[in-house]
Amino acid sequence: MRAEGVSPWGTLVFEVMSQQTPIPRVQPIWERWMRDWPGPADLAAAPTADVLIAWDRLGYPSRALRLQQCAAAVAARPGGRVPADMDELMALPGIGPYTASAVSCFAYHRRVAVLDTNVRRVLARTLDGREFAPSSSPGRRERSRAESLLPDDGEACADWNVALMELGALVCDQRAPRCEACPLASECAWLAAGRPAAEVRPRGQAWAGTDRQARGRVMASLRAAHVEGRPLTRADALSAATLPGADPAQASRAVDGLVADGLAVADPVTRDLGLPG
DNA sequence: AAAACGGGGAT
DNA sequence: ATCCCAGTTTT
Repeated sequence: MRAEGVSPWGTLVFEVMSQQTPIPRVQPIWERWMRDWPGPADLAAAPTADVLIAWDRLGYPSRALRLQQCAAAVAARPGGRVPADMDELMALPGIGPYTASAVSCFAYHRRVAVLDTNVRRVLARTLDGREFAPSSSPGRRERSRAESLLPDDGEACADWNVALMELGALVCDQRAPRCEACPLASECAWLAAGRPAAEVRPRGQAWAGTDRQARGRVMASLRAAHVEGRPLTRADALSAATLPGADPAQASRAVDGLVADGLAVADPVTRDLGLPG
């Protein structure tokens, strides 16, 4: 979390959860998570099934798996402490450039730019006069420019990064920017240019009918079966994975994929499915 | 460079 | 009923 009194590990957990999920949905899960598993060693020692159930529907259950792997990696470090350096952070499972920079800055007040999609959009609009950042991930140019804007003091950097992230999330909205409420309106190149629309709109992912939806249905059944203390038969798993009007091969692909990803385990004899121990 | 990977909320 | 959102890993 980006607040006082939160441990570096708590910050890391919060930022991992926030990777694809809005803060309001993350907050209650994070509170309970940190109560149950305050430190990396606690999470590393927990049954993976409990971790996946606590993760609930935050999205992409493989991220919960990696977070537990990350906990083990951190617990194995000297003092069991979260590293402060970008390179050491990025070497941890599930930690990429975004989370590494967020932890480095928010937990350790390192002078690092935190470039999430909201910040990239704010900079693209105010400085480049473009509606969106170039669609790919931030490159050298973007990062060095963002760094050149940072305050000198590390603590001020944390405030700066949080401010830009919030501005992008709440005011400089992707679809409906509230320029009338924007503190940067008078200096914004995009607003000055009349808010020109980008040639290519970023295309969202399809959801209905995808393998991801089928996998999500199976995960929901696995969680329910686990809390009821029963296994899930393969037939029931396939049934859960069968979407209306879908390719018949999709269900088995979804179930087998979950097993391959370590999100489900299959009994070698009965083929019953369960969450990993 | 591109695809795979959930699930909810706004419109 | 549609559209939209995000960072990490794998291919």
